[in-house]
Amino acid sequence: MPELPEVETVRAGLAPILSGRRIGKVTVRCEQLRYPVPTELATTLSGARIREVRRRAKYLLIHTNRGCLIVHLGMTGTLQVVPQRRVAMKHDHVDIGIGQGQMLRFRDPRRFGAVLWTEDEIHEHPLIVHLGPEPLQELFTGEWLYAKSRKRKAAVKTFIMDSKIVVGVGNIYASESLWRAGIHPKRAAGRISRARIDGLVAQIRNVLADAIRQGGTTLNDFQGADGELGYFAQELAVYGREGEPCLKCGNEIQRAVLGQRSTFWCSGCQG
DNA sequence: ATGCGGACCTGTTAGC
DNA sequence: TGCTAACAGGTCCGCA
Repeated sequence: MPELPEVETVRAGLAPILSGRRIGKVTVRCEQLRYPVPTELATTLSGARIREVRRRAKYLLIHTNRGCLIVHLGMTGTLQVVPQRRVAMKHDHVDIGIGQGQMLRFRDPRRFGAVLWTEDEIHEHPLIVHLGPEPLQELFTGEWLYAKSRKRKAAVKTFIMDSKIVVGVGNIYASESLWRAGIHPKRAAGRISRARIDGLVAQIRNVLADAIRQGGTTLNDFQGADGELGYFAQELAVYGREGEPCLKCGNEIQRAVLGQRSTFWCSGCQG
């Protein structure tokens, strides 16, 4: 589920619930995630007080008075507030009691996600320290993307999915933003004009902001049983539309595999 | 430094 | 209906 907009929606939904809660019983059923869940997590976390829930790239950062819980949803992860008594299903890997008869439950069938812990400054964490700018913040500018792209031969779609360049542009929104900007996904990043790079930055921003707005409405009951409900309801212009007409020019949407990922574009308006 | 392919996992869907 | 193959929203690592 998680591209950046959904991670942000999850963060926004969890923040008001979790803030100020004291962590109770912690159960780790499966520690074999993307990285091993720290063995001492249950002991360390239990009794801590949650301060705030933040996000960096697609990492959810649950700050407490003892350190920071880092959660990544990978491809199939969910993080939901559920009743403490709810029976654990297959793939419910970590439960974190939060009082008031509730717990925070991490579920991830494919186990590409991660649950980690740090007591150091979060921005110095090895998974975070080398990340590029947030796409919705001011550091992500045409100037930055243009400078980074010069002399790069990589396809622009691969380039904008590189987390050292900009974070949070996943496979769906990479295709979508390039369609909005009218740029062919296979175009060498270094050969795109400054004006078009500016346009691309604007469209990456727009598509993510639009999706967050939609996620906010379609996922606002994500704490309930149907946490995944509605994600696909949003309008995607090219992703998953191979062979269908372009919404702008009517030409056929194309599909190819680029960097091992499905890539979609319009044969008419993306050069 | 850059760019590419492989790796990590399981579930769902398409096709024979 | 049943088996198999292809595919899935992420991202780190190692090699050329």
